[in-house]
Amino acid sequence: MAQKPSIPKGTRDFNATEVAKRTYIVDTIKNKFEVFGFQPIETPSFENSDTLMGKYGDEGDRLIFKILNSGEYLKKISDDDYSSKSEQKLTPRISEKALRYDLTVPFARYVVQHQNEIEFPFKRYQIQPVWRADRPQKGRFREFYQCDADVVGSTSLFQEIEFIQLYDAVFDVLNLKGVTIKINNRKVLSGIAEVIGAKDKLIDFTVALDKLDKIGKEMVKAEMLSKGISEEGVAKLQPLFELTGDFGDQIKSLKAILINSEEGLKGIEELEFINKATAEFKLKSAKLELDVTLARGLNYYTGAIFEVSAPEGVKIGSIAGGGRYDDLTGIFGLKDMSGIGISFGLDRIYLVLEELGLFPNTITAFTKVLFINFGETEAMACLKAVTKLREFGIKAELYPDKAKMKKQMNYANRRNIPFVVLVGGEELKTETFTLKDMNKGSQESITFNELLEKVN
RNA sequence: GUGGUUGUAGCUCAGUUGGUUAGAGCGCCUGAUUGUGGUUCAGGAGGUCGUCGGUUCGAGACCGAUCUUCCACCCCA
Repeated sequence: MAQKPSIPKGTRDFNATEVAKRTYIVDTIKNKFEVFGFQPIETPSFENSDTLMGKYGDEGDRLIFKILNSGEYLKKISDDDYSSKSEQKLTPRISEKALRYDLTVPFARYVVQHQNEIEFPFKRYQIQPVWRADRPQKGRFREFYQCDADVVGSTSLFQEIEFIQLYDAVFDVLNLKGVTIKINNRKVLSGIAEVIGAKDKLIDFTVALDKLDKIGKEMVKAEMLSKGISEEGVAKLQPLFELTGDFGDQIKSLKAILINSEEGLKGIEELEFINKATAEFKLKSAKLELDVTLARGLNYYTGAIFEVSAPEGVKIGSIAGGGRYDDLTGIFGLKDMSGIGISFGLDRIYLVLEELGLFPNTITAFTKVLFINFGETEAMACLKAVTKLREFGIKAELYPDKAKMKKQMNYANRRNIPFVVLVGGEELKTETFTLKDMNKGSQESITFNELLEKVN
């Protein structure tokens, strides 16, 4: 035990079954991305630190894995810096590279760097691991995959509508019914903050509001007050806590609250348009829901904000997210380039499908037929048949050693191989194959063509 | 980063106020059955009790540190 090797906290090994299941999800997402017209790109797993640092807020900077410089990096440090014991001073001197924290910022960097080779609007998708020095919990890892699709260079609201359809299409194919696509709009939040006289406290205001369903309205109010939002302001929020009804009803109430905020009304208008269009196209199995408390990723979202939550009863935060960011590339010097993107959380979708038993059995079916090894002559004949079966794309293998029958049968049984073929002296003579169906326990003597048909 | 929690055989877990040689079920290996697995029966192997250090005549049990697990906060896929 003690000497056994291990892997770092928050990382995982994947066995064959797990890989098959993950591939199934990724392939589904990838297929839909391509059907919707997105093109794949990949970026390095690590970037220059200054590309990443400062893009995710202080909290984000803390969670970025830094890579130590190579060589005699300590010798270059002044004694002052060295003895300061200040991470802020020291870190940039000993680490100039960092593991990517998400796929959006590297994508923004990519767009700016390759702006002259790209046709806009540029639709790209990217499926790669990201790393966060977070403390792991269920569904939270330090290495995990994001599956992102983004469009830059178009402000059209049709993108929002298409992304809603894309979410719906992916979860429909995965047979994950009843997911809720929550939508909100930064402009609405900003408008509300304006109305209650807390425009400068937008982030504090939204972070508190975001916790509404978790800690209740009294706690939310208390948190807002503690962040310096006035009593009158908080009082004005009362109708917000009592929003009821469907999308349209909530829009009506919000309009009343936001009557004096130009920005807020703009946000409402956008939400109305998206809702109307989505209703017209009809979603296959997802529900679109307005959620004014939704406030994730506010560091860069400027318009629509999306979050997809698992069907009711599955306790695992969000399984996908996204939103519009009007000026993401601005930080890298390319102005007026609006973008919108969504991200699927592969690892969380996996946990949800697992919990609901939604993985098809077929995806974990590996070897279809195993040939028992009776010795060199028999094995040679078997290998010939195996080779032919493989030419037909059938997953077939020969047990490599002349082991005891029991051992070979056991091997097939444990690996869930559905068919076993026995070729001994008798079969060699008559050029037949004894095919055993491991599920039924029955067996029959057949020709190669019959074998091919049975196991195909 | 803050607070809490977990770690004993491959797996799931017992193990009394600190006391000889640490247990069970399942799994695994061998045989009954040398051309038949998943059922049955008989036998067998496997643990420096997460790691390091401390207290004690004596530690799986107590203390400290560290790693790991899970949870809450923060934040988030």
